[in-house]
Amino acid sequence: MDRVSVFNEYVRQKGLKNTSQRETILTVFLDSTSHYSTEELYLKLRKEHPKIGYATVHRTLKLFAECGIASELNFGDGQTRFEPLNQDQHHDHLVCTQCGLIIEFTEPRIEKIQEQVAAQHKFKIENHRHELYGLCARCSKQG
Amino acid sequence: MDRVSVFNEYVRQKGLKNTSQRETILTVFLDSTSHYSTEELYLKLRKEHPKIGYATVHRTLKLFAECGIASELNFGDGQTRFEPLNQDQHHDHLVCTQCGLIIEFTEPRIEKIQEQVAAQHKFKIENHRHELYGLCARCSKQG
DNA sequence: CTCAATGCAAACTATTTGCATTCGA
DNA sequence: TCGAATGCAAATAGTTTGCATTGAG
Repeated sequence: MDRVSVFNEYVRQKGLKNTSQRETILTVFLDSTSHYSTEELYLKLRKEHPKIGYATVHRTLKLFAECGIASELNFGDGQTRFEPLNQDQHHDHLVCTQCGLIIEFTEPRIEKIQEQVAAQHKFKIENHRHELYGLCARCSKQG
Repeated sequence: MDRVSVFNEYVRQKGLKNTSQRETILTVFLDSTSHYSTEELYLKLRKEHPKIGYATVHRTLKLFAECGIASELNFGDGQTRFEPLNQDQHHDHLVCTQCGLIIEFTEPRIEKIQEQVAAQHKFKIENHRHELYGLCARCSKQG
């Protein structure tokens, strides 16, 4: 089931409503590889859809996270970011501390070891966050 | 070189000053296994040392992070936390999303794989963050 | 003495909320 | 029609800063 369907299903089950704003936000949000903060997405949306307010964008992103099609990220720059989430495939991040470049990676080996660690502590993992901070190729050349 | 020395050395080299407040904060901060937010540490300090202000605690924690004896954490509860840092030994966290329990773990195997991932992307890692969120033993029993 | 540090209060930033109005089902 | 959603503005929460005063070197 794709993310649009997951969202629609969630809305239906909870008795919520599917407004044009939500549709617009969902489309733009999913159709990007960015890691938007509320503000960034709001500014981007505003160009084409001046009627969408900041609070709506914010509440909608929260809703996406709630229904599982987005995850909240915090890279330490003081802004919460959101990214579209695939149920089946988790990824983590390399973050360039100089230019802000974000590279995604997946590492099944790490995921597996994580499970072992959790098991040792009788911990039941719901989700995780794994970020490597440093200099990207370009920045470390210039540095 | 222990963390107190690292701090003193940093202060000396930068021409800063070693005040009694900083000494107090450093002592209490290092002598704990907690992951303090500015507010928590401030409240704790205030009991014994009513003269220390919030801003001083905050600036001092930032200073600790700056000189490398503390690291900033963000577990998504909206508060920045600080923990004493050992140069030689890095650890990561299991965070219980229900009761807030924090367990530390180290996994050399993961560290090694991380290095490989970074190398693949010509990334130079400065530091990283790795957190597993879920239910601790106690909470998953009750849940 | 000099300049960094402190403590207070005020400013800022990101996020969240109250409420009158709009709009989907 | 009814209640959820919106948009605005105002409130919150956490963090940071300006400034007069204090105090370390």
